[in-house]
Amino acid sequence: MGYTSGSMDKLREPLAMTSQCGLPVALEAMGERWSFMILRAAFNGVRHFEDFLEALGIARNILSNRLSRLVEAGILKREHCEDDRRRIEYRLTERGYDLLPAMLALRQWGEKWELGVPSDPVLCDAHDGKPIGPIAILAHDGRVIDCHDLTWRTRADVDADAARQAARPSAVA
Amino acid sequence: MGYTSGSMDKLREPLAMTSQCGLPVALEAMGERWSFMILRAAFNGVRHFEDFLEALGIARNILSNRLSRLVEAGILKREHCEDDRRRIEYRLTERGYDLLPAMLALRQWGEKWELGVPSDPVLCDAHDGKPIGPIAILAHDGRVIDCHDLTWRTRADVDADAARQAARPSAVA
DNA sequence: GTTTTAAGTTGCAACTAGAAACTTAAATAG
DNA sequence: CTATTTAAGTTTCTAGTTGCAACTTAAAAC
Repeated sequence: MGYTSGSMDKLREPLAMTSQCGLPVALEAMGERWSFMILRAAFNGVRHFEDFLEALGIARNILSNRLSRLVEAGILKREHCEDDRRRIEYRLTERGYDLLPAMLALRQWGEKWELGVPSDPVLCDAHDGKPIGPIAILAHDGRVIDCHDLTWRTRADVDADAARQAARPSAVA
Repeated sequence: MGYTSGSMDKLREPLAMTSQCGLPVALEAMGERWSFMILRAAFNGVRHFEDFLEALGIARNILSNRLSRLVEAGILKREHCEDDRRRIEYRLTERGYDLLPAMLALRQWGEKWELGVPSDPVLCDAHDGKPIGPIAILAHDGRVIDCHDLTWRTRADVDADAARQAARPSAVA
């Protein structure tokens, strides 16, 4: 059931405005100190408690707690091995797998601004074996958008536009 | 000089393998509890201490500490206003601006898996005013790659391939 | 020149992280 | 079939972190 010492599972203050933004809820699941490192190990094929322990150099109780939280959040699933009933496998769920862009974006930022060199191992396109390019922001039609060609709009405004366009379909396109 | 009560600025254990991966170094800068929320507020135009305070509902001392850390990390810059010498403006640097893909990827994950609805405000393409699409992983040639068509390779292998292709330029594509 | 505002600091109390030793249950060795 | 090892946790205890509330400092407004 996870780590219960001290009183770690207390209510925790929501990160404010949990209502209308996806960021606080994502951070609720992934915002803790080791969560992304555990995820990275999982993406690299690490599945067992002792292997995470060794790969990360994290304390046992913290790993236990983090794994439980990630399982609760539906990011990992916990399964007993059939061949060895002691062993438990932690595997990424679809939800967990879908965190890859976020993890890569962070990692690429770190490479670019802090390390100056590409990380090892390198994530590659399975088709041609070449390293992937940068994580990008795409427009609705698939164009890559530059970071500076962006603007915030309220949902109300966006929805109003969409309604206008539905009425006059040939307006922008 | 920031928050010093209790003894908060102690040495902190590096997140393991800081050497060859950009993720731990990115987390060193952005891995703390409020960092991404502060960044989000900054992207939304919040610039002053008291405004962050109100927007986030964070404690004053924690905000002070987080802002100092983000400034140290080069993600925000601290500037005195000219018209009112009391006021200090915290503004995103290029480095900070470049965290947008990571923040959006997290936010989109939260929207997709936890909220089920798009956040408000919505980030839009400045050219056509339409909401941006999902953050994507791109191949070296710009194709969007599906999460399952990826594979990890060592830098050594990738570099060896690159050398081979340099020798026989017409080999793959 | 007193009050207000902006941006912090300081002093606690409550919480969280981490190292190391302990537990439990399943596998393997003798 | 008992004794040992291995896998995955718990517990204990210390040290470090978070957060509230009250205090400080310096510049602006009244």
